[in-house]
Amino acid sequence: MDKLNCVFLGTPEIANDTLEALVADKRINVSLVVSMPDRPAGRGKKLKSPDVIIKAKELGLDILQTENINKSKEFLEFSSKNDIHLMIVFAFAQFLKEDILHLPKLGCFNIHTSLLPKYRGAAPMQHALFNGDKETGLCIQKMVKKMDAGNIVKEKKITIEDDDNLGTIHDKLKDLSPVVMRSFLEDIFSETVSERVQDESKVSFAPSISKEETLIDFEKQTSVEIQNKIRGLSPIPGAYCFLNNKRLKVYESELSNEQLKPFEVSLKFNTLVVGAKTGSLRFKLVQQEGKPKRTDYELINGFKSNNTKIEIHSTRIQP
RNA sequence: CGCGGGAUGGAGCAGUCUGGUAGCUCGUCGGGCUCAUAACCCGAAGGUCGUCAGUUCGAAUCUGGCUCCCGCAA
Repeated sequence: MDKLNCVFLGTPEIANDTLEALVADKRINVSLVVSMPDRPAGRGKKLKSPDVIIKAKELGLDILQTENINKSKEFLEFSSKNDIHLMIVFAFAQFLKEDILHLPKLGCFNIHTSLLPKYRGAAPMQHALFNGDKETGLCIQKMVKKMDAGNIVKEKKITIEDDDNLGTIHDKLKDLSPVVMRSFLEDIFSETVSERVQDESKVSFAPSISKEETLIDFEKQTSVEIQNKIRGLSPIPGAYCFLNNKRLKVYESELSNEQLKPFEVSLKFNTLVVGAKTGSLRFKLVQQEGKPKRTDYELINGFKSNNTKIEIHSTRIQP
């Protein structure tokens, strides 16, 4: 039996397990892995490969790194010389033009980290947490020109617990992705793929997060909104505010009963509690510029030493 | 060579500019108190100040190299 030729497109680490699941399937030949080019990253601006490329090299797969697959001569050459039966796209960060979507005989399928039609776009996990949702999940959709609007061929829900954050949801969906992928492959090989049209009246969008959106605004946001923002941004990139004019990232928080005005700080019980538009919340795990992450308790101990007052703001105060 | 912060008893920090007895808030241990909300009082143990070299009568502190941690930016 001939193997199914499959092209995989993805960039960050979350896609790795799905790629491995495809490679592990004996009926499939992953003929090419496409990803973004190496980029300068981290301190010292050293060039870093996308995680998927690192994984693909480990697995001994052919790779292609391009800024824009639609204009890539290498990909054009590849697709003219090779039969592509299936394309799997997971967190690729590039749009595919229609001629590419029509290339594979079975279609292009995208793994999306929300329950479509909810949260189409680049940051679905973050927005589910921002909105305090109780569940999210993973979808495989048959890609069409319109972003994330294709028919759903596979769906799996997970519940969001109160103590879940972006990191834990990311991990749960990462673990789930190869399971869903294998299930979808069985459908393909048994020719039982069923498509469900997305309900356009329930569409919502999850655009990528801007820098400004990671700022905590104690005047405009309630304690619940801030709590959800912190959850949706932890551990990367982290929601932030300013403590004594230095950036303070907040990775874990919990709602408090204390009655405080916006920005007002309470240090009872060696906890750091800050007032919001309504309500207040405790910052449990924080990080100052140049410092490792630590608990509010440890942060406060240091301030007792140099006898400085703790002030929280949403902007840097110009001297 | 992108910009910047940091390494000091078990934890978090001050002290470094202006070199001269190792300090603060905790934790731990021992004793007291028995309800104090930045949870009480007294006492004790615990540190070759990241590392290597240099300057000096004398270095946590000044100079240079190295290692590790982190924020920005991308």
